Amino acid sequence: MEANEPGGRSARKHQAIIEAATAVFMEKGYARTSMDDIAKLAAVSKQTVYKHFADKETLFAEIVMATTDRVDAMIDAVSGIPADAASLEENLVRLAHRFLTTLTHPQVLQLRRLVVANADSFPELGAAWYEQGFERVLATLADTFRHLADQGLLRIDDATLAANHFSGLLLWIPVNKAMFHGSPQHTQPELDHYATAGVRAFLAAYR
Amino acid sequence: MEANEPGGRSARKHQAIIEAATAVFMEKGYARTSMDDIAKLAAVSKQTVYKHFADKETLFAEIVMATTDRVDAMIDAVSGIPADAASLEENLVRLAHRFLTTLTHPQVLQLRRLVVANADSFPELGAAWYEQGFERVLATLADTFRHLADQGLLRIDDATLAANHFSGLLLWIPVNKAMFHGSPQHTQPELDHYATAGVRAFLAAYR
DNA sequence: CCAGAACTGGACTGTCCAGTACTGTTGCCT
DNA sequence: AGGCAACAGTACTGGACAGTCCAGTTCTGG
Repeated sequence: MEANEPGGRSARKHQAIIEAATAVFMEKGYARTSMDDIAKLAAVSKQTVYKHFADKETLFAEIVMATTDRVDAMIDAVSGIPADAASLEENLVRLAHRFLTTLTHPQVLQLRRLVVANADSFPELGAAWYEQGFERVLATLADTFRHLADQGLLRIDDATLAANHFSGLLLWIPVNKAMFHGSPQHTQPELDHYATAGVRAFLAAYR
Repeated sequence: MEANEPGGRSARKHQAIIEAATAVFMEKGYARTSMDDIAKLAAVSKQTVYKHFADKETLFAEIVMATTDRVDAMIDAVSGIPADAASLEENLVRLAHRFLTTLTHPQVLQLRRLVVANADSFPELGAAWYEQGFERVLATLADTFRHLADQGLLRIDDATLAANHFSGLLLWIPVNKAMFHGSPQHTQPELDHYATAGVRAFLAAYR
């Protein structure tokens, strides 16, 4: 038998269930996903699913919270910008570009939809995702801006507010479009436009 | 028999069903709402519900689209601003305040959640709501800004983009919070802060 | 190599719910 | 008044699905 994945059989099944559940939940939402769907996609018996996760709610909560790990990748995308006065705008546009590209990935948007859609039924989940995902990225962005302000490149008194304004200028349009339409697929030129226009407004306000 | 409501019995029942359905859908979401719930709240037999609306999906679509009527009230809230150079900031803050207050009403936010949550299953509904609700308000806002630009009070080349930036600066924070948390209830001082800070940034970018 | 734990597969229970059927009642229109 | 269409109430059908049970199989660790 080839095992490939590390760990014992149980650990492999566990992982397979998580991956399958993530895929199905993200595609069909919570209510329209059945435990049989998940078991089938994971190539696992339903009993095994229930051996690993108490019930559907627990499984859902677990797979959603597991995705907050990926936040680290986003954080990398918005931290560390060269403090060079001459090419500040250029650097900020590059930052904005990374920011936009990362946060408008279909998977990220779909996950956002999933959490928002079920924030009624899982209030603690929505709150946790907001804090551990959203606000962590925002805090990193605020740090970056604070650093730039220390170098005299930006004029900022409330760095968190500035980070929110930056996000709002960049993301308001594409995120809204994505939330209301099934699958977004923003073209690269569109993102370019949002990035440059947003950065221009931001710099006008905060330089 | 007192009738009170205008129209015949049938029209009254129709209205009662719509109102009940709107209330229940907004409180519990689409999947968790049963037709019996709606019939009960409307004080109507289930058969009558099906006399007026073919099925659950049709009913849902109808009550959501019916809410786009209320957009007119929002449009009034963002149109018509005095073109007075001296008190431009003050007037814009007032506009921002109306804008924020209207769009962060719990009902508006809840409806937004409802549409976003079901945009998978009802794609045309999400798109229609976005266009007939969201974009109409945005277009009005853009008109207002274009008018101010004609008066020389703002420096704008793309009025729609400016309207989006204005919205993003003001709404990004409170709307996100509301989307991820069950019921938001923003305090008035918070809204004040968002309004003044957002307008300050906007004016820095577009004056 | 050999227990025991984990897994499979499928049947099964209980519940919820959309939508229908049916019988009788109430309101509306002429 | 009278006739019809809409209504109430309730029972029913059919399907979906969460969660359980069990009998037999496979893996794994000592």
